[in-house]
Amino acid sequence: MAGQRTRRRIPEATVARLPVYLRILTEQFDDGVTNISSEELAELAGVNAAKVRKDLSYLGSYGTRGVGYDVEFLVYQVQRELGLTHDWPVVIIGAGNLGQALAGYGGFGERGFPVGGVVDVAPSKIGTVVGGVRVRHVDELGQIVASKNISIGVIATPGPAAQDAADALVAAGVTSILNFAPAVIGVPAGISVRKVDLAVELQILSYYEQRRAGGQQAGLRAVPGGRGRGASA
Amino acid sequence: MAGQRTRRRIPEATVARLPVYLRILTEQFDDGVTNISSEELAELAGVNAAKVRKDLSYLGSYGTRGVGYDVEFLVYQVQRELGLTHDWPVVIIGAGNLGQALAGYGGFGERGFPVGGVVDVAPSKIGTVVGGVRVRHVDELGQIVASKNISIGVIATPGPAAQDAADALVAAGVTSILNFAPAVIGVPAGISVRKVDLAVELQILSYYEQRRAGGQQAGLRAVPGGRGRGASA
DNA sequence: ACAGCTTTGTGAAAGCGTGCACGAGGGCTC
DNA sequence: GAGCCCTCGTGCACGCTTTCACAAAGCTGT
Repeated sequence: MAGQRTRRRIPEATVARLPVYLRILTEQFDDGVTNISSEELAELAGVNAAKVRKDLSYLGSYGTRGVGYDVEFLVYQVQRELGLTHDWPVVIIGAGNLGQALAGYGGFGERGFPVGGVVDVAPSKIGTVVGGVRVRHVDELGQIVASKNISIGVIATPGPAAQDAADALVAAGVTSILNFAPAVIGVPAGISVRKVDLAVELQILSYYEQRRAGGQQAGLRAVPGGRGRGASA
Repeated sequence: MAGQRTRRRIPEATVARLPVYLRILTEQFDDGVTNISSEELAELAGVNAAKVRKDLSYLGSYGTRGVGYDVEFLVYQVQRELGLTHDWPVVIIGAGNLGQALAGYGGFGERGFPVGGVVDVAPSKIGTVVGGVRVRHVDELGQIVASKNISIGVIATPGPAAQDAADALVAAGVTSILNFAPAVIGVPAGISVRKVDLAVELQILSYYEQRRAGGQQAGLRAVPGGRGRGASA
């Protein structure tokens, strides 16, 4: 309990990479690895070693020069920084194809984000069970959020319903939203929103595909999320 | 057939926004809107108007000063630039929870990315039908890719199998990969990879949640993918 | 105890992306 | 047909991110 209060402001780009480091570190720990260098971690994460060191330096000076980082200790520090020392139950709004898939996908609960509720507007959906949770009406959202102390909402509605869903989540007291609907949503200041759009991702790939096929100049470098080389090999 | 050959190099950040503009423009067109200004488009996309103009300027000078952009024409131009003038069939590798959800999710085909095949390694999965497509063995990947002229592969395997899946896709001739598995994959240079990781997104939200709750200083600005205000209101 | 090897932590520079501000250019009105 | 108004297109400056390069620091072996 030393200087853990003086939180530096961690750059957004770094925050986005910490979960990746965390997963790799956890895997390494499970494999019995006790120590790791920035070089090794960088290799596994597909990034530059200097970037790893700078990213980790925002958490504090937890490495040992000449040696590397203690895996277990670093796992704990990253988890603490990301707020993963306790579960964050989520509520899913929209019980259609996507909502059912998300609720049924085990990955949520395993990683500390159990599905605390699923709501929909359609009477035909209410009462059905998806992912082990009974679907309830969206009017009960406020009560669900309050009783389970939920702060994260997941929008899995069709695009046109996304704004209404967002408004309902905000009204219910949710302060972070993960939006899977193909629509831009507006929220009051102070609410965090992240967006995942499958069609957008595919269209971005399409751009680079098309350019490769149609462009005279070869220049097929500069791949979006691409890594030169990753693990394996 | 004027100067459409001299392709400028479009910045990655712009490429990532073009699909968003495209969706909005298409919606507007369907609503009977024939003309739109950068200001209006920016409002709907939740971005700065200057950014919209700069983004669109990479496609060419397709606006009319004092008036705005012709919606229909712009839709066509953006589609052409993104390579969306024809369908891009995709092959999904992994027929588990996630793969089934993706194959069953109608959003793919609707937006020009029909599911051209689903493969898996597990004998129990082979032969089952998901999303209207019969699951085949991963050994048939090369044949599927070749016969349907597929260049985009979607990885929907568990994390540990992701690298094998990527290798199989590359060997089969796929040149773009959308990776849903929670793992960093390595690919040869020239292959495009994009990654969607639900857990990572939630953990990023967790960071900002936790900081809001634990931090003394209020500073609850600087939200990751957040917009100050969007549509509505 | 000291020399040498290794790896961290970080200053400084280069590269990108964003947003302002304004000139250029086209339509509309009278 | 001339002037006004509106909106695009873009030069420029700023801030964030990445990368390089190196000094600081710890471990090991003699």
